[in-house]
Amino acid sequence: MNKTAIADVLSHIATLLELSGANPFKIRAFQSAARHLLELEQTELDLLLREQRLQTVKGIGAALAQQIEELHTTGRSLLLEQLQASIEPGLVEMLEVPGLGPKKVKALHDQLGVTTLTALAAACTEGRVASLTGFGVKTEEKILAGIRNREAYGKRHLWWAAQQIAEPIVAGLRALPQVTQAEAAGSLRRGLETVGDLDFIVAATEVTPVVDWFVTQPGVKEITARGETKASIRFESGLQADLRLVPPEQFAFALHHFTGSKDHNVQMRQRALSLGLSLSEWGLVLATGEGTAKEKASSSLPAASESALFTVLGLAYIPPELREGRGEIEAAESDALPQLVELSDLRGAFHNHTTASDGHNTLEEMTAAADALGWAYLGIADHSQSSVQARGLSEARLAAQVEEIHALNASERYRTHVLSGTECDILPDGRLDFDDGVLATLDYVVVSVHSAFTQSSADMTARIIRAIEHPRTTMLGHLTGRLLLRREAYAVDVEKVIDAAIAHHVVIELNANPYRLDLDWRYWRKASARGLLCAINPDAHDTTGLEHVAAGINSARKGWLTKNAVLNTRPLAAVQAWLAARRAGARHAPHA
DNA sequence: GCCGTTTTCGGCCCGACTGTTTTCAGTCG
Repeated sequence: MNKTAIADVLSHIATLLELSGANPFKIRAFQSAARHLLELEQTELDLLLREQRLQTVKGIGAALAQQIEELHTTGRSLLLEQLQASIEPGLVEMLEVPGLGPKKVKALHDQLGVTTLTALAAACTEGRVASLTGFGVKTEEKILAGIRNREAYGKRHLWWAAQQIAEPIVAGLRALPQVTQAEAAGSLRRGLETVGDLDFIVAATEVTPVVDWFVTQPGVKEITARGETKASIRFESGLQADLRLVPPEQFAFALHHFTGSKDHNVQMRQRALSLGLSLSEWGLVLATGEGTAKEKASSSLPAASESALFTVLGLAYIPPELREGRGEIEAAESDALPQLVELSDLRGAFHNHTTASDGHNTLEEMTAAADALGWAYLGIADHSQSSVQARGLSEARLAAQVEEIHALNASERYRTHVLSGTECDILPDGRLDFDDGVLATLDYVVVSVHSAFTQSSADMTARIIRAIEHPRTTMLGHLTGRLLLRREAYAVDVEKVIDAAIAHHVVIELNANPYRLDLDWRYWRKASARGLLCAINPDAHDTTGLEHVAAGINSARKGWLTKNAVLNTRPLAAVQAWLAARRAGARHAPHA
């Protein structure tokens, strides 16, 4: 089993342990082991297993090391099989219903014999649930609604879509006279590719008018909680949003806490403790004091901003995108945080489409839009002939497009210089979809997989590496082919592909389409440190699609990328020189 | 189950909110 499969099993064991009423800390141990496992590279895990050093990983002790080894070598887990034998599978599904936790599920199972969601819905309809101790009519209704809306309530949302909803809410909150500060927190603020729910942190002089405004936003389907410091709503789409109200002096602490991530917060609290301090969403106090965290908060050290909070803990300011518990605190301590790339650093992008293939705007419309964004260059990379479904260009149509691009550039109608490229299919055997002579007429060549997704990992990896080795290849498009929330990545050994790209000075794209964000940010830090060059490409199919580079910037920042690590932060002349060097066959193209 | 210069046992975040209760358990984040 690979690390992802093992982590899945550990998480599943944690869930089953919950249902069996196990020690909550034991459950947490399995959950955290799964998380820590995912943060390792597969090669690292293999090495640790070979050298029997698994226990050096934080959160993995003797028992979990044994568990992981068992899964790795046999693909099975005795513990999992024992748990599965004693727990009805339907109970796991019941846990996903909002309001139902392990205790309530166990009560429903033990007292009503309910083992499936269907049976649970029936029991609710018949009023058998409301008669149980600890349950009532409202709980019964809530369970029924939860089952009915299970799909909508459970799903995650694209960062891009969530941001569209959150932005006007933050603006609206800030405009309220009672509000002094307002910010969206959570995974949205961290720029994660998908978002589970929205969190708004607000400092206000008065509570009621703010809550009233919040719960009457357009699209609100129900108010799921409403108290003195917190309100929760659910939108028609199933997306949930939480509002948290705090006094101004607590704002920085609450914002930091609810921005997370969980792992980052755990490490921050550990750091505070090592300095004799206790950090919570309420404040930062001496660790020795008596009383609850909230009582102690009145004696909190002040922090007017998150920056101040980090300063008190002896850390440089950590941008939200880096707060994933992946080494950012150590880096902040030694002042070794990267100067992250910013949206304003981008000078253009390489992978965009026009009506010549499957885009919705013409070459000229796309160029005008890039000009409006202030881009120095716009790369056009329409599909190649094999992508029939996307009206891929024949060699003749590509030649005509190149002429059209030259003419447009010569006209000087736009400040944006258009670069001529192609998104050339990587054929199933790894050959490219155009002859070398055709590719030689272009400024650059993006190569991408659009067919035969079901190849084995070995075949797909060899196929992509063959394309990378082609002397005309400039960059690799959407490496894994994943579509977030829609389609899994095809099987491919990402690390081998990265190795090949570095060896052949091929750029790997960070496809900024909100559904793709491919290559995933989790790979970039190490890959970039080893010399991989990134291009943030919107893969725009219309003029508004160019703006998706903002989502790509999020992922690049999460991947610790600096301006230097991203090709399209360079000015036009530098990019042209870089591309010319590649075309000249210089295998040692100028690197950052 | 994990962890440790507060160290091999005892803690592991804990407060808000709901819905059920009649003082609190369960869920959630």
